[in-house]
Amino acid sequence: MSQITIKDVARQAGVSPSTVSRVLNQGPTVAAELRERVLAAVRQLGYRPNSQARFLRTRATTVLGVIISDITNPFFTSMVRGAEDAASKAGYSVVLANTDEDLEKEQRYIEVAAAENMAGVLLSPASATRTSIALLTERGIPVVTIDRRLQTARVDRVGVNNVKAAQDAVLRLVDQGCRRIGFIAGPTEVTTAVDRLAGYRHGLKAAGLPYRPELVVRGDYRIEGGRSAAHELLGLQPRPDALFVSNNLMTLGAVTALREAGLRYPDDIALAVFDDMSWALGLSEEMTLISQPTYEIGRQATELLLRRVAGENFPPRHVVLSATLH
Amino acid sequence: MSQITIKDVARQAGVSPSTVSRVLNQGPTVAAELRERVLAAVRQLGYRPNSQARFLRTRATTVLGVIISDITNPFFTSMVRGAEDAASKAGYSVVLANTDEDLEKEQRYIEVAAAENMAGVLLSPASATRTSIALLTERGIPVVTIDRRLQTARVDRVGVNNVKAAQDAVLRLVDQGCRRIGFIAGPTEVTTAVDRLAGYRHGLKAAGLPYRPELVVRGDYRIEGGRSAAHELLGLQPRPDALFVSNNLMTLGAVTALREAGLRYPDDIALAVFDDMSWALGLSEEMTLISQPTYEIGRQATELLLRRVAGENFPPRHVVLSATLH
DNA sequence: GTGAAAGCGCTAACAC
DNA sequence: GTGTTAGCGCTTTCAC
Repeated sequence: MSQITIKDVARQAGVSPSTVSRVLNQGPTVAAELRERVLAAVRQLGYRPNSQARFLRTRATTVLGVIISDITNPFFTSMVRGAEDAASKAGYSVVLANTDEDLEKEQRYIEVAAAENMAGVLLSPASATRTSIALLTERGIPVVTIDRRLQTARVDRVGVNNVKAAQDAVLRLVDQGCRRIGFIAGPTEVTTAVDRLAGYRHGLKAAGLPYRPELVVRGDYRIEGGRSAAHELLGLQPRPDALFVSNNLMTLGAVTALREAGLRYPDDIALAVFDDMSWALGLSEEMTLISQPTYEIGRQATELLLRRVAGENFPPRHVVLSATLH
Repeated sequence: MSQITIKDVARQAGVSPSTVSRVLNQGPTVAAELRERVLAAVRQLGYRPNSQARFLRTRATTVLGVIISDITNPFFTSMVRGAEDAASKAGYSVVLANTDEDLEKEQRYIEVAAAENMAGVLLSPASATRTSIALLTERGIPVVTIDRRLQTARVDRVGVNNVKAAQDAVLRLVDQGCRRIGFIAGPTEVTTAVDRLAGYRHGLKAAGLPYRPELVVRGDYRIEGGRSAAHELLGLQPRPDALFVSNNLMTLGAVTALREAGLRYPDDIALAVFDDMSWALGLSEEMTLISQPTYEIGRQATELLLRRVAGENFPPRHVVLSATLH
């Protein structure tokens, strides 16, 4: 209950607290013998430095925050793995927070990260224009956005080229003979959604197809949104000959809608989707799949973040990895 | 970059730091006028108390740790929502850590929770016998296990009666005419896996059916494990007439295996599974489903934890919620 | 009711 | 190389 302090260790080892500190923080060399005594005392007493007290002096923590919009989404999960691996290699740990695409929750967790003086934050902003990271930047806490961009601050970002990926998928569908491609878009405030919609339009243009607003329905990046958007598109006359769904969870909903409408893919209608979903019933073979290097996004974002944490200074960098079409 | 301290606020408001502290922590009454001046200064400077420095004095943090074994699993995700809601209602925040069922990672995050002096920890232990929470209990940090039990320490736990739920599911399958029920079990070290296997055996016994070891295959609570276990069971002669899968991710794998084997459920083989999976393609109607009140588990576990955090002292409590059979 | 002073556990200057 | 001292930002006695 009562904590073992550096003083206790010092007393036990017969040295001063500073010597203990030096041993534990590879400071100036300490005589081998004292060193041994200190380490023995540490082991014996089960001493663990109080990280708060340490921070008060050093202003350095070794915890990174990862604030993501939907912890349920495997897309983010795999990214978190990449982040964890990169972080732990550098001696940092990672804590997660889930915002549910909710700006208020997001702000709360940004506050937590600031209050806890986390070393740095990885963020997938719920909104490009309304998410504010001022609380972090004011305190000099670096932020790297993952997947999505942020317009309220100039920060590093690691993600993929969503415009091109979406465009390629459309062209692939056209190659397969599709002419009326329904698009299930994501939330207006999220840059990936904006980019993917732009890519869809570019794709149509490149294929010489007209853009028809009624073929675009807005979803929310969640299962239910995908389902109802798909129903809306399937009710059109004539029916679309393809559905392009702009994220994985909405795909689950769209597939459910197809089943409910008694339609099968790829026979009755073609499907193109963003993000890998092999975890869900291995549907991938029968659809055009844009998969993102999620683990790699997490890893590279963390490495970038750690460079900022280390104090490196360079203009905001946008790392664009490539998505692949299957 | 440089932090605004309580001193700055005090200077700005023309009072002493202690007065600022009193205003901010509803201490002894402060004259209304000073109070106003302080609050104005706080707002004006954008002052945020340094939680580390505060902790050093008060030994009180307002962050709860949630250490779970698989962040990918919606089962846990929904629990986290329950925890977040209960926590934020009490002014606490929640940070998550993902252990991947890996004892080493788990220990690392237990260390983080201890080092950060989190107020309390919700844990779904990767192993009942090898997970150690000593680092936390030594420091007086309360722990409540969620879903799973822990044998290395006597702590509160909130979960469901897995034995009974599994038994009921078996009886339901028997009612439907099944006689050779294959069971895909979970990892030996996890209590829910042990309990569910016990329930399976009880169910067989209650139905007057023999227990056949070859009908039980061990999985790992993940998709791939479910898939290979299912393949193993489907290769038996004669083939089982039902598959009972002991968690949701393995169900995804098992369903994939069925498809690969060209089998359909419920026509060719019956299916009973633990945990809700409506998020994955709405399969639920065609199988026996044991669903757990995950949100409620998270909520109640957190409320229990917060009582411990508040210093309440009572014998370790096991809250057993009921799982329902659909 | 308010301010001055001490101290939480740690590390970084500074002496020796 | 090692110990002593001061101080990080905060809260909490203790005087007034």
